[in-house]
Amino acid sequence: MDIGTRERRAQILAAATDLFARRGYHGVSISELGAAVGLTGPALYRHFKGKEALLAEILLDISTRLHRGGVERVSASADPLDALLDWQISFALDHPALITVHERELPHVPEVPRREIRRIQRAYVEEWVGVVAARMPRPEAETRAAVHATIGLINSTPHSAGGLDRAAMAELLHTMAKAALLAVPVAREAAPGAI
Amino acid sequence: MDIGTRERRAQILAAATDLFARRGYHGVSISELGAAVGLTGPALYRHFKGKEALLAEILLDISTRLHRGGVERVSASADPLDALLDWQISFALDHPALITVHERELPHVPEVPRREIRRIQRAYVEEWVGVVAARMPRPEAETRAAVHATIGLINSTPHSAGGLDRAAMAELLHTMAKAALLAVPVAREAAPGAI
DNA sequence: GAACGCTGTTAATGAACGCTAACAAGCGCG
DNA sequence: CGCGCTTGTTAGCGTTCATTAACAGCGTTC
Repeated sequence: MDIGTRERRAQILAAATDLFARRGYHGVSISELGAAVGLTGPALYRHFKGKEALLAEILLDISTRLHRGGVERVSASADPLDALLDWQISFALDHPALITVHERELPHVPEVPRREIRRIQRAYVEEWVGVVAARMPRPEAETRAAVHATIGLINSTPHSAGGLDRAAMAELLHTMAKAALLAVPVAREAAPGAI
Repeated sequence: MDIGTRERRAQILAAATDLFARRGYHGVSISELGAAVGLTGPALYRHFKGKEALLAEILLDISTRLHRGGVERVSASADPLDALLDWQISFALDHPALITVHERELPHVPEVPRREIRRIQRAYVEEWVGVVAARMPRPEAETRAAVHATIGLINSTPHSAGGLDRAAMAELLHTMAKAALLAVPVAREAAPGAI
């Protein structure tokens, strides 16, 4: 039942991601993180510098995987927009905890690694912006806002109940996200009291 | 310079909402919550039973406002779908901190008030489901998933950068959300733009 | 086979936290 | 005036937390 140090690290990171997703960074103690992999709290300090470093590594890993996967899918596909949509959708459906942590816990990362994580997140969004802009030209700020909203749509799955099976959910999200992204704004009369 | 007790409560709730949105429930101490309204920490116990009760009241208030506003808009409007879209969009744009707290902090609410909050959240979603189903019939689970995704799209604004002014953002979100909600699923093998 | 490095343990430390106790100032009201 | 309620304060309580110290088993290497 022995475990290599690389696998131990990965095991800790996976368990920590799951706990952080469920209860938030400050809602989980070092001791609980250790217990989740059958260790005591202080044992984690053999593998990570501290709790913040653990979170930083988790977020850096998630943003890197998202970005790298996106770039790979785009360059390998004939339809880069569908490729990005499918990538984000499958990531969100397969790893809801990663999406949750990635969205919520960035403020708790120390400033130095946080800058790097933000940089990668921005690069991922820019990958989207490039693909979407090529398909549908409009002001860049608008494209970027549309991309953020679309990713928000896809990332909402971890929080929704899930009465649909995976395939149906993937199909629905793809259809909705694509329609949202490529929708052409139409002028409409203002609703009473709104906007 | 005196303040009524009702205003004091509201002031504390507002400041707490802002801090919780920025740093998370466990990331803010009672003392900081007090300091945000010019008081010491223990003074808050004159107005709330404890930190958890404070959070519970915040979430109960948000979910109630969202639900009540949605019902009102629907019953007062000729186009209930546009009314709901405008309501959620204006709420998200006007109160990003409320959206953030509402999305993130429910797990930290004690179980009893949490049940009530969930009930109201569900009722709000059901309001959407009814309106959307009337406009576009399909299996209920699919409608509900589409509604969740649409609300996720709109609620993503608090997290996105905001290079657009409010009116443009509202317009964009309305267009995208409506397109996503009413998009008809198409088989994926079809040639792009075939229809 | 002894020294060493790696990975784990328990014990301890100092700080922060939520919350309560004890006390004080202001104010309406008999 | 004096009583009591409300809304503050500061001090203190017990707990929990992240982190470090001290120590132990164990496989590898010279």
